[in-house]
Amino acid sequence: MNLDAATALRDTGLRVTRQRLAVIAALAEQPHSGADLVLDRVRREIGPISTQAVYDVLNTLTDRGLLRRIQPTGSSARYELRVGDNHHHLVCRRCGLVADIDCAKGEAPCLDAVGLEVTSPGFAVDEAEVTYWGYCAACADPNTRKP
Amino acid sequence: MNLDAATALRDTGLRVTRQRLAVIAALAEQPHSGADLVLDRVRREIGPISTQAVYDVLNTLTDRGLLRRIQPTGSSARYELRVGDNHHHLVCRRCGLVADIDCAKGEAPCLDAVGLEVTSPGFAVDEAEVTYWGYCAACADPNTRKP
DNA sequence: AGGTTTTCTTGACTCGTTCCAGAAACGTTG
DNA sequence: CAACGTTTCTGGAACGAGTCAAGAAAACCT
Repeated sequence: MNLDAATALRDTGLRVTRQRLAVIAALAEQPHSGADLVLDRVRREIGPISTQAVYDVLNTLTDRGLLRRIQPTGSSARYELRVGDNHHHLVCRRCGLVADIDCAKGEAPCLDAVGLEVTSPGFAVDEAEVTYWGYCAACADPNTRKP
Repeated sequence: MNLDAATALRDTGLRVTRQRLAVIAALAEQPHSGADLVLDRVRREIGPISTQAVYDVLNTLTDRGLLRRIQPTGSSARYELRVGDNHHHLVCRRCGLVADIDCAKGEAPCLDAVGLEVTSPGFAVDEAEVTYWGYCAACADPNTRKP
């Protein structure tokens, strides 16, 4: 796993550092983590690291396409290892839980941007992001609820 | 327009205040405004108002379903008058411009949540949000670019 | 190894948003 | 229409996420 991450970094023209590997490892273990959670895990793994280092890594890797950033309304940014597939997200309105969901239509469905040119001439669309909102099992059930 | 807004407020069990009407008016004039822009417009319309009042109004109206909040990654929250239709958003990666776009599929297309139960048992989905990412005409053209 | 460039640390700082307590405005009821 | 109970607004402080800047440290290239 570490080897893969290292070569992925190198392929992207980035240097391989313990910090970056640790961030990637953290996200591999716990996808959809926010920056704070990543920070915790990384510290547990490689000891002291600055907040900025983690933010920098997250931003850099996101820019280079190794990570994907998702930011559901109301919660802070979450990250996940980009697998290049076409999956979307299921977000709980109450607890903020994020779950992956395969694209219902199979192949990049919502990119059928019919009428785009009409509505907004010149707008060059390169990605469609779909977020399903609702309540997870725990939050839907009044008995299981945790604040 | 003001009458409609007033009755809408009353129907929702909310009191009718100048501040709320002004916020609604501001969003009618300029959809997809952020809190700061709304604040500006409201002040121009009814004079001094506190930041909190506007935030409170935005939050309350959003909770009651009179407004819709959208929060594209990287920019602050935007609001729009809920029209109850099924439209989505086109967001410029560079300047943050938000444009409306009618749903390509016509009727609540992305709610075909095939396989939801399998992936996340018990997850009760009630809305699908689609965001198209790309570059607006101005930002796509190197000559027109503004920072 | 030696030099360069990238990356990490430290700490201050901005920005969007919320919290709090008290004052004011709204709608209702006598 | 006056008095009351709620809801809403004011003002100021506070918070969290994220960014900026300058120097130290580490990684790659030769």
